[in-house]
Amino acid sequence: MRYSQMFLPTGREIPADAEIISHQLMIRAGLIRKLTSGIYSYLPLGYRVIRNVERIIREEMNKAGAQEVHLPMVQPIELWQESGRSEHYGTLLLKFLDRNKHQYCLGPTHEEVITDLVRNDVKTYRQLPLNLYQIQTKFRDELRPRFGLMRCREFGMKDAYSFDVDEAGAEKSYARMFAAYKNIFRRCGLRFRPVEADSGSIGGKYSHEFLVMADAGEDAMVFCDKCDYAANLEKAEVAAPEKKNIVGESFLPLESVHTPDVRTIEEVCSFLQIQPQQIVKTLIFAADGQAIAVLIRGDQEVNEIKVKNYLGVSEIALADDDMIFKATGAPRGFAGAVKIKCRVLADYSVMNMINFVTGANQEDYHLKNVNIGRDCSVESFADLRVVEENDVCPRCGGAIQFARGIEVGHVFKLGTKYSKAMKALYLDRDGREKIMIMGCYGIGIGRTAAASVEQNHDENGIIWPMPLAPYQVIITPVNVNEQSVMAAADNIYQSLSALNIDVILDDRDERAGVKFKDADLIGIPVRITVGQKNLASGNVEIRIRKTAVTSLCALDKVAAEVHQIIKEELDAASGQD
RNA sequence: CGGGGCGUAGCGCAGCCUGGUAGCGCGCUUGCUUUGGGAGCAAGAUGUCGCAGGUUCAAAUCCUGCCGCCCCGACCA
Repeated sequence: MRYSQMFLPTGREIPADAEIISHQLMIRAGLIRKLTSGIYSYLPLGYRVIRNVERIIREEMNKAGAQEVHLPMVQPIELWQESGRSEHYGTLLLKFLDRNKHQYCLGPTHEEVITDLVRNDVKTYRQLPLNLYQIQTKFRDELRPRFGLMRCREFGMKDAYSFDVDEAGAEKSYARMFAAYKNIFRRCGLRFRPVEADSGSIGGKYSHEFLVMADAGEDAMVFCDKCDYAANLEKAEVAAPEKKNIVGESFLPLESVHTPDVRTIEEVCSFLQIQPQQIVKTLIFAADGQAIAVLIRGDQEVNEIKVKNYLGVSEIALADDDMIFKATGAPRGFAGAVKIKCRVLADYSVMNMINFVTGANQEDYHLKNVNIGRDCSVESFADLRVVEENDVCPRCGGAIQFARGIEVGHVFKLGTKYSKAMKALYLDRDGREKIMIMGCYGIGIGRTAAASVEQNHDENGIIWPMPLAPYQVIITPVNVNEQSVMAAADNIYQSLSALNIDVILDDRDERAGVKFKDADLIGIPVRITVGQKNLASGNVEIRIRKTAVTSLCALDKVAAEVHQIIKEELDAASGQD
């Protein structure tokens, strides 16, 4: 393609509303433009990158035995009522009426549609297993879209759904997708890590997220130095401590102290001259509307997701003042387990504590020397807190590290959540009706491209890994008015095109510096500079964007040389699992 | 939804406090010079100052309401 013909608006200025580097560069490099909050247009260069991601996904999905379908984006609300997610998905669902006042929604995901499709046409174990996928535009009315393609409302997604006759089959499908995902992201040139994750509102038994390592990522992860344990921060386990034998003699007498207007951990510490580790924090949660107290050591944080999963409830949030008062008889800031009027759970961090401080369930009073067993009781001890720096790996006891990542893929083992609710049944070998076992597997397309930019850039712009590059080569004739230069550039252009290489010929009548800057900004992996001086000795210059290494190459060898460079880059990225 | 910020030329911004001819840089157009890392000079074009009311002789500027966008939080595959 001739640059002068391309719709490729590049910009020097950093757009004011772009916070992270990938967002800034994708706009500056003319890949995307925002239409409105969380909704973007892909320009020609951006769309070529998207199509490259999609191509890699298609190849690996097909190789893994999945078949491509294309499901509707507009879905009748009844399907969502049937699965029970119409309520639960809440405001993320964009609902609207047609002319007959029939309610529809824009598909934020397609479990319902695919389950409906399969239940109608799959009747016997002979038709299973089945894995169907699509690449579709999804719409989720995000509370807060942000960071360009990172969190959009409208976004491209590959979603796959597997249907199996039994657990063993479902495991196999899951493992196959897991392996395919590793291949996909490796081929995209990303540094990533699969981590254990919470399955959230989609439900299911367990799941893994594929996180691309990047400081701008919205997810925090924990991983072990020694073994391959890695988990999303919200999922990361804390090993249960050993239960110490506490003898009653060490208990000091319970004491009530006047603590006027002393509420927070810091205030209690400075007022009583103690450390947070001597306090037991009592948080009151509303779990599906019921008050639940959670005890935790004063210096640590409750992980609400762990509490939610432990209780098996669908909604959890910190209680409001009203509920706190009903449970404790006191305003916020003075809760404690002694004589509290609700269920009490405790994090492991509290298990071996004695003579601790808590709120007194009475305004302006705290209790000293509280002891579980003597003064209050706990329904059970469990892992309910957020993992922290000093913790060790729950699997092997090794040291753990923290990192941030961008969630580009998520695989879920759904079990029968949807197949049961929507009656996706089949007849087994013995003629008995059984429920299909499902899995679902998503990849954010635009987010994958953005993650790549986040990982591969420098101060001059994007550095596309070869497999995602919108064009693999850019030819830069230094002076288009010099006939010999243009003729040579044209010649190389023809040779490379003949080898099926995607190449831009920068035929603009611009100064060399401008063209170099644009080539760097848009991140084309290989640049061939054609200048008068080198041409005089029959040479052109090959420059590698990533390394900035520049070498001279004879005119008649340049096509073969560049072809080889591209092949090596692609091969290096495509090691399979 | 709570808190904060912003809305002026395609992009980045000043002007607003203290009302009185709408500006700067980049980009764009034309010409001349220049030509290996975002050139120089000259001449140009481009605005419902987010929208709607109000105050005033006069509103980008003051007041009220609304809309949009961004950030933090809450929430979320």
